[in-house]
Amino acid sequence: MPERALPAPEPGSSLQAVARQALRTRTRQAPRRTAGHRGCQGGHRLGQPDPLLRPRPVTGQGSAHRRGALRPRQRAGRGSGRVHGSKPEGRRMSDDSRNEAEQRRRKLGELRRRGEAYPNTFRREDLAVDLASAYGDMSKEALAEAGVEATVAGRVMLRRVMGKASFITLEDSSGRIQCYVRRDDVGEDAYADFRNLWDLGDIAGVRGTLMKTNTGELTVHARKVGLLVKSLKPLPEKHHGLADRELRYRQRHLDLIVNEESRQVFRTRARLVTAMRRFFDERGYLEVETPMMHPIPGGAAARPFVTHHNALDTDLYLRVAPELYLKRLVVGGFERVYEINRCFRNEGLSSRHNPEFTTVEFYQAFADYVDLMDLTEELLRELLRDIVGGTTLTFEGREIDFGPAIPRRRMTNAVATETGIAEDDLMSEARLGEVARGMNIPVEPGWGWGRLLLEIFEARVEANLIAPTFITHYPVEVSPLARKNAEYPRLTDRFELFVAGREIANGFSELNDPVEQAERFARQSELKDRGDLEAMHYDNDFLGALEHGMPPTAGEGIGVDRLTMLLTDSSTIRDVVLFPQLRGTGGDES
RNA sequence: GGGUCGUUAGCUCAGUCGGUAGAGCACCGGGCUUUUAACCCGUUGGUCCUGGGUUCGAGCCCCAGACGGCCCA
Repeated sequence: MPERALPAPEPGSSLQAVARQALRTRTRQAPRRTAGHRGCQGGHRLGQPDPLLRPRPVTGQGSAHRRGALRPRQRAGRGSGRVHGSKPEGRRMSDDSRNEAEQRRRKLGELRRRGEAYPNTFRREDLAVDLASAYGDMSKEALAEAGVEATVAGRVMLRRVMGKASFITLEDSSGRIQCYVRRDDVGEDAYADFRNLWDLGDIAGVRGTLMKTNTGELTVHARKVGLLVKSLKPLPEKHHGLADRELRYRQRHLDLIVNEESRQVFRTRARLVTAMRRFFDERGYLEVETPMMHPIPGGAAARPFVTHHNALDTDLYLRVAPELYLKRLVVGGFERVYEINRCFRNEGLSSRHNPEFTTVEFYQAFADYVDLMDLTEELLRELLRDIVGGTTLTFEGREIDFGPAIPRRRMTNAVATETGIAEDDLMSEARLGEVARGMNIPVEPGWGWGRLLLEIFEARVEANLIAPTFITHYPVEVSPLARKNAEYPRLTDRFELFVAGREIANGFSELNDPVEQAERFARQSELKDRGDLEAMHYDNDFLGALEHGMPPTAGEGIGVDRLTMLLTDSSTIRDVVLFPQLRGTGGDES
C-alpha cells in the first residue's frame, strides 16, 4: 500500500499517457509472444532487438512537447515558492520541497504524467560481472578500438554529477558497473531528466559502449539512459550502509540492497543446500516431503505450535521433526530417504534458536550410527571443499579444522574428563544427583541417571567442544527413539556432533522393535502426565507402522541454519535466516 | 525469566554540568564534460522510543513500559 495518495495527474497529459501506454503495450506484446520468449525467465534476456527505452518511442514532437510543458513548470514551482508564492503548483512544491520522500513522489508524478512511470520494456543484455571478466583487463586504447556495445541495468548506488557529465554506479545481481553519462552523448533532454528526476536507489538502464576511464575503471559510456523504477524511499547512508540490526532483520530488502556481506551469506546458504542435495542424490537417497502438520507431534523432545483445522474440527501441530514420517517411508521400502525442510518449535528465541528452522534429515536402511558418523565426516568435508575451498574455516576468530578424523567420545568419558570425576562414579545415579546439585543445576524429581548425565554434559562440556567432536552413547532415558546399545543397556547407539560449542547434528541407530518402542512411548507419556511439556506423545499410528517391520536403519538430522552459521562466520541465527522471528512492535491491537 | 547496554534528522552517529538539539551522507538550490564515499558554495529537515514524575527549566535525573543488542538461566 502506498503511504499516501499520489498527486493528482493533470487530466490532459494523463489521458495521453494512458493512450501511449495502451499503444505501446499492444505493439510490444504481439511480437514478443511470437518470438517465443516465454520459457526464458532468466535474469537477463538476450536478443531483444533494440529494446532500449521503449518508454519514449515517440521521439519527435511528442516528447519535445511534453518536456516543454514540464520544464517551465518545474522552474515556476521552485521560483514561485520563494518569490511569488501565488501559483498553486508552486505552493504545493514549496511545501514538499524539503522532504525527500515528497521530492521523490513529485518526480514520480512527473514520470506518471508522461506515461513513463514503471515501464517493463527494457531488456538488459549484460551483467556487471560478465563485463568485468570479459573486458576488465583490456587497455583503455584497445577497448576504445573495439567499440564493445553493452546494455546494463541495476540500482543506482552512487552518483557523481559534474555539470554536463556524470558518473553513476549501477548495481545488478552480479555486482557493480560504472556508467558515464554525458549531455552531448545522451542529448539535452535525457540529460536534464537524468539530473532532475533520478535519485540514488532508483533502477535504471543504460546502453552504450565500453570504455576505460583515466583511472582505469571499466565503464559503460552511455548513449541512451532510461529510468526504469522510481524508488520512493531514500537508501541508507552510502558508506556505512544499514548498521541497525533490528532494521536489517525487519527490512531485509534494505539490508540486501545495501550490505554485500548479507547477500553473500544467503548465497552461501543456497550453495550449501544445493551441495547437500547433490551429496544425497549421488548416494541414492530419495528426496521426499512429509507433512508439516501432524495430528500428534513427534520425533523430538520439544514443545509444538498448535493450529486448528476447521473442516476437520481438529487440532494439528506444526511438526517439531519429520522423523516418524521418514521412518514410515523406510518401512514402506524407500531404504534411503532425505528431507530438507522446516521444523517448528514453540520455545524461546536466542542467537541459536529461531522458532522455525531448517534441518536435513536422512535415513538409511542396513546402516548403523557408526556408518552415519563416517558419512557425516564425508559430507562435511565435501561441503567445506565446495563452499570454502578447503578443510578449515574461521568461526568467531577461531580456526576450525575438518581435515583430521573427527574424534568420537562417549558422553560419560567426555563428562569425566571435563569435570574430573571418575567415569565409574558417573555410573551411580545418586552420585550424579550430588554432582548436579553441586553445579547449581535445578534437578527435578523425575530425572533419572540419564537425564542427570545429559544435564551435566550440557552445563559443563558442550560449550567447550570447539573442534568438531562426536559425542556418542547418549542415555536411553533421553533418547526415546534410539536403539539400545548391545553392551550397556542404559545407553543408546546415538551420537551428536558438536562444533564451536554448538550442536550441529544428531543421529542414531533407530529403534525398530515395536514392543520396546511402545514401552519407551509409555515412559514418555508418564513424564508428560507429570508436567514435562517436552516429553513425547504416545504415537500408536507410528507403532503400527513399526509392527510391519522396519529394516535395521540409522537416521540423522543436521541443522542447516547452524551449519550456515559456521560457514559464514555468523554468530547469530538471525543472520542466516532471511526473515527471522522478532517480537511485534505493537501494531493495531491495543 | 534475570542482569546489562542501547533507542536523537531518511541513514551513520555526536550531544559537556540539567539552560535555544548538532555533524557527515541523502535531499533541495547554484557551480563543475573522466569522477571514485567526487568536489566547492548555500539551504532544508527533529514525536530526542512511549507514558508518568522531579525541576523555574529535562535529550540528559527518577519510575514504569515497548523494542533491540550482549551475557546468564
